[in-house]
Amino acid sequence: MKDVAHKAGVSQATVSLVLNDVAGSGISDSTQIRVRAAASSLGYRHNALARGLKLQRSDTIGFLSDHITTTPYAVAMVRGAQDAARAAGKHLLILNLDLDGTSIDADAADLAISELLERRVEGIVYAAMFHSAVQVPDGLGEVRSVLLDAQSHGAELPSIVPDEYGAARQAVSHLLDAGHRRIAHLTRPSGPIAVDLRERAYRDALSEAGLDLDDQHVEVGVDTTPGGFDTAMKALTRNHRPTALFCFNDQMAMGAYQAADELGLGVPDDVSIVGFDDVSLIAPVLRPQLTTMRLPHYEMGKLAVECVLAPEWI
Amino acid sequence: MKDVAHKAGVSQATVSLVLNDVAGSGISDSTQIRVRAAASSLGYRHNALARGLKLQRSDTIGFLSDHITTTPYAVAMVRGAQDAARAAGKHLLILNLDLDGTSIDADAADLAISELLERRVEGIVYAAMFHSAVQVPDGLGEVRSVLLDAQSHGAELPSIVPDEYGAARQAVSHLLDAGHRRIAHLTRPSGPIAVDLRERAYRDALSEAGLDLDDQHVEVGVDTTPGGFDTAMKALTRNHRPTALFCFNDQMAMGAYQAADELGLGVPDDVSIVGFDDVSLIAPVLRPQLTTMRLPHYEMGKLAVECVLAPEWI
DNA sequence: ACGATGGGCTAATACGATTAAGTAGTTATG
DNA sequence: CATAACTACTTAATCGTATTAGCCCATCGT
Repeated sequence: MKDVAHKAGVSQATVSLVLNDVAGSGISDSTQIRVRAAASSLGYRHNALARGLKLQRSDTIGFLSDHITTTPYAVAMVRGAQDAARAAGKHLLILNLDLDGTSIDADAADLAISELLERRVEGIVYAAMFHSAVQVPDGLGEVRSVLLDAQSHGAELPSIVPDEYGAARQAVSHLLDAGHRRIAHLTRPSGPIAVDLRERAYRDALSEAGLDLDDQHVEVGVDTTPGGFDTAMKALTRNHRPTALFCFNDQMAMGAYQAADELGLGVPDDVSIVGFDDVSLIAPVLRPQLTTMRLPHYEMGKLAVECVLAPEWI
Repeated sequence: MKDVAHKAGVSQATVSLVLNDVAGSGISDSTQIRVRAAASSLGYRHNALARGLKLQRSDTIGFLSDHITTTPYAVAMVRGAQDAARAAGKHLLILNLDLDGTSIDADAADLAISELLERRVEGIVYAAMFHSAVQVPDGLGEVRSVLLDAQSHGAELPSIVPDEYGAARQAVSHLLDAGHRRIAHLTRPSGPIAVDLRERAYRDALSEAGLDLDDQHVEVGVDTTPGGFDTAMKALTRNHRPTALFCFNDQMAMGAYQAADELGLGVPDDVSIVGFDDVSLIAPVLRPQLTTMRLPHYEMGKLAVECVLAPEWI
């Protein structure tokens, strides 16, 4: 800026006023033109570090995620967050906690948060795999923070979560409306809270429909395609074979398709299958197309950042 | 730092020397302890903005990607880049160019690069979908930059690309070694340079094996699962049905599985199928498991950052 | 003719750190 | 005993910017 000022024959202050379009600073048009010409001929660029130091504002938001990044829908959350940040003229500094696949310890989280705070991020979005109890690292208290797809223990932090229960009920209702009376649930062991919420929704929907729960089966396995295959095999070879399978996710649903095929059962003629998550590589391309529940991950990511940036913060 | 200094009864400079562990600064142990105690009791954190300004160093690397982010392997590249950055004590500032799905124009790229340069990134990794001609934005010349999965026109910038040709030859050789003599190639229209490279590798491999190319067919379609289904149907219903299909990617290969199933053909008894990209949601979970070529995207991302940070830059 | 007004610009300062150079006070050296 | 050398600090300059108070000069009103 000093160089630009020198070249344009004005003071550095004037350059600042011109290049920032400061309203009411009364710089004449001719000077403005001279300054801008000098700036562009010298290839001047603002220095965000200096500006940030002076203005006490980094225009940056931290986005911290645990191993959620490996899941197919994490990308959607990040994109939502990025879009919201950009709309507000901010940038996202994304940190993953499971960088080389090692498990996450509290220290890693604290360290990552420290790094974000040192960069004076204006807020932190902490996207954690939605387990029942999230231990909220201390550092988050030092800056506006929201939890994404997670909930803090005592609700100390605002958190954005999908309506797992509602979505699951909708899925099961869909099957009930289609006339199914024996619906199995293929799921995985507890851990992510979604597991319990979806199973509860399944049970509630069935019992509200007046069905005898003893006749309905929950098969627990691994939440992958091969896991779905195995659990579907188990479910479909029971007496009183279910006519519909409600799967924990699309991967399991894909395995269920394979199991049905193996058993010579047609989908949806012999067995209906409903998935979860709307994984784009799976749901729309299975034959026949898989019915699935999409959770609004993009919107959640967006909302998280909007919440962090909301003017009426707490 | 001033506050810490005051509390510890020393000068601000001393605080800096202590907290940065400056070698040979000869601060007594007792003073060090006093300073650290004061710092932690006040909850002091370094200010990366101020430090960056003073040191002319942002410890940040820009990662710019065009719509590549939506592809399944982009995540791997980002993770590789992030791991390499972290290993060097740097952070990654990730910017996507197709934020809301709108197409990318040169302006968007220039703008994004400007933003990175204003933040004084120490280098830029430009990950572009590998089309034949990448127009390298001017701004990249102002800082260490490398292209990832892309090549500049006149090789003005270092670029990291996978060995598409070699990988494809390996895939086809695999089929030839297994005894196949009629191998079809399911691919997509030109655009990404990988399309042409893989097709050339396919032709070269076949002709070097002494096969008459007239008997071999390239089916062009859409590079998705349904697209793979359609093109596989075409290929598998020709006279002289091919005994093997070499697919442009795993999505198409999945479609080919479906087509084979529809036609009552067994995989791999009646037709062998080879995919590309090793998409984790597809390749390992198809039944039977899909043979596929993994390109080293993680390693490429890592290498890109290491290259940007290499001490012996150009 | 002269104070008032206001347009157009500058000087000075602060943001929070790093670091070269300097300064007491103490100990070693010739 | 004077000087050199070392220890343990401090002073002050600097990084690039934003911003406020103030300055100079031309014009205006009376």
